[in-house]
Amino acid sequence: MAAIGFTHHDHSCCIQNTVDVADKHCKQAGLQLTPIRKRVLEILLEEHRALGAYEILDRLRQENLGSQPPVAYRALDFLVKNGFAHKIERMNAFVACTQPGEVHTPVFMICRECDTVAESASELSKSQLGRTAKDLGFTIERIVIEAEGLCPNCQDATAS
Amino acid sequence: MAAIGFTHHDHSCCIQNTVDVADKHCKQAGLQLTPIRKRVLEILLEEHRALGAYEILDRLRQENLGSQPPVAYRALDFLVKNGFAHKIERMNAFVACTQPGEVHTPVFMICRECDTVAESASELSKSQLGRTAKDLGFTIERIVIEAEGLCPNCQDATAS
DNA sequence: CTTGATATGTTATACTATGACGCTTAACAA
DNA sequence: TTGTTAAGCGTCATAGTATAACATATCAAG
Repeated sequence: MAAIGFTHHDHSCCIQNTVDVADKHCKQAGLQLTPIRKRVLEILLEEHRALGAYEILDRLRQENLGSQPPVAYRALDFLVKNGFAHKIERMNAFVACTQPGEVHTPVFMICRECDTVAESASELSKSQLGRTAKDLGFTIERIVIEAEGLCPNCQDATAS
Repeated sequence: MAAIGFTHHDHSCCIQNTVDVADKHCKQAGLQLTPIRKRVLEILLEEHRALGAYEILDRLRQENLGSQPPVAYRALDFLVKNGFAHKIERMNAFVACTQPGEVHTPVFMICRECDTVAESASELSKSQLGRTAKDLGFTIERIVIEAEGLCPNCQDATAS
């Protein structure tokens, strides 16, 4: 169960690979990865961090890709709906998905200091919740699991 | 792992018992369960449903207990901070806690049709997440687990 | 070439949340 | 008593998040 985000890694690969995957996936599925949508995905990928919709909108505005809220929200809706990004409910913010294309129940570790987000996967939680849900007669359609705390870097910074 | 909310039960007991527990707990801990705070707790307890802050504010207004947003948010902050209520991040709304006083990692099952919320507990998820966090060097301070779907009642309603 | 589907541009507005300041009250020390 | 502090509340103003609704544009299919 690997999770990227808190550790050093070749970041430019993150961006290029994921955009390529998204490109391919969209073509196969008949979806349009338009310039705006692609750019929003890139912006999210540039950071392993949760970005607010208005923060994204600011960048779009700078690049003349749109200036009104719906522009950002539509692109984000598209990305979330198709599994290229996730919404962090705790923060009303968005992150790029690190496992696009694969069905997964994401688990997020969110640093309250630097907003860095690490995405991990959790099979166990899902099956466990499934059992509880079944007992209750509840049908689960979506699961949100978010852990908030301090990432390694910010712990070190605080300690010093 | 019991969970109330979707099933029939003696509801007036829910309210009275929980308010009593809160009363006692506050006295012991030197906290003030003021009229506003108590009333907000009661309002939340009247439904096993997520209520928005403004929905609560409306009721307070009707009863002349306050008319400005901060009044509701302060009371809610108090209740959440002291474990008498939870915030449902997915909905920007609040529910009364069904296990006040006990340390727990709540799991919520939220019906997307009627907003009913059932609170359950999950030891397993916690330890599992703890392991992942440890691997990453991440320190968890708070965990949000929310499952969205259809409650038994709304499934039946849809089917008919 | 027209129709329908999809995406985008734009205006306006709704919903959620908090900062800041002043007043009141209660507890306690001087 | 008076002064001081802390907590709660009343209120105004504003910040932050999100969407409804309608106009325009583009493109592929019929």
